[in-house]
Amino acid sequence: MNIQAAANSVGLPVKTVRYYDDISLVKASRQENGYREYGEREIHMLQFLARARSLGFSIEDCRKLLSLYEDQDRASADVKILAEHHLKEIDQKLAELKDLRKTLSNLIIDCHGDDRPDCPILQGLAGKS
Amino acid sequence: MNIQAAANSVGLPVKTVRYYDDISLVKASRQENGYREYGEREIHMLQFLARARSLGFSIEDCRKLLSLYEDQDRASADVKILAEHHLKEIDQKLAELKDLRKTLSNLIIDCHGDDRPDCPILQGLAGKS
DNA sequence: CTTGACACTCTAGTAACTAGAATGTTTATA
DNA sequence: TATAAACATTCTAGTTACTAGAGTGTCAAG
Repeated sequence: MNIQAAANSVGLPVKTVRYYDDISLVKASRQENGYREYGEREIHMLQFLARARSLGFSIEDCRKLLSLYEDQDRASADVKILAEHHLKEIDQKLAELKDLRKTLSNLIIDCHGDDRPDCPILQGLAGKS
Repeated sequence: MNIQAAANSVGLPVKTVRYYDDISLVKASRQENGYREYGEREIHMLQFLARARSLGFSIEDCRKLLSLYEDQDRASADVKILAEHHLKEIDQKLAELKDLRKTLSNLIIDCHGDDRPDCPILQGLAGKS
């Protein structure tokens, strides 16, 4: 299977698939003409990757997950640890975002939003609040 | 005021302040020895920047905000529009993160996390769910 | 007079692609 | 058969917002 067919079948851009080959995340073998060849195994790996990436796992996390995925003897605990660590990061990011949202929306509420020059948003940004 | 004093007084790394000079976000004048000179105005701008950045505004947003900040004739509506747009982005990011969190935590809950090789997290990542 | 703290510039690295140029191959049509 | 479209390749460089480090210059204190 050529790269475009592979990319389409997993919903990734061709450039991304090529990039994954470059960084040895999903290596493709080569056909006689030099084109990359994607088989079942590679498609599965790409699919796995697409999903893990969409869940926000970093490339390096994905590399670990992929090797666990391919390792028939892995312990599920190994995977769980990785996933739990990632969940913690998500929770932290969520908390930050919520806090930030609150601050910003307060500033916005205070702003009358007309053509007068005084603006509580700018004042808020300038001050400590 | 030299760069380090300026950086300390607003809580930014020196390198960052130098970077803001490079990209003409907050330009410093130069002393006779070539050192950057930061006055009241620049300190205020840096403070403003630090705060806006911590609220997640992009550098280019900050550039606009700064010029509004410096413009005594701006309309508060201009600022409000920018801030509201940013708030929308935050809300979208929040929704995505929450969704992602849910999916991931479901996967984690299903995983027994012991030394057996079968792992619902990996299965979930491989499948469509 | 030298040591240390500070300043400068410049290059390159980070994450994860993405865009584009220059070129080669395959396939479909005129 | 000629040729054009659609695909493939590699390579370089751009994106965001810094950050690290090398090599060098300046200044104040002991």
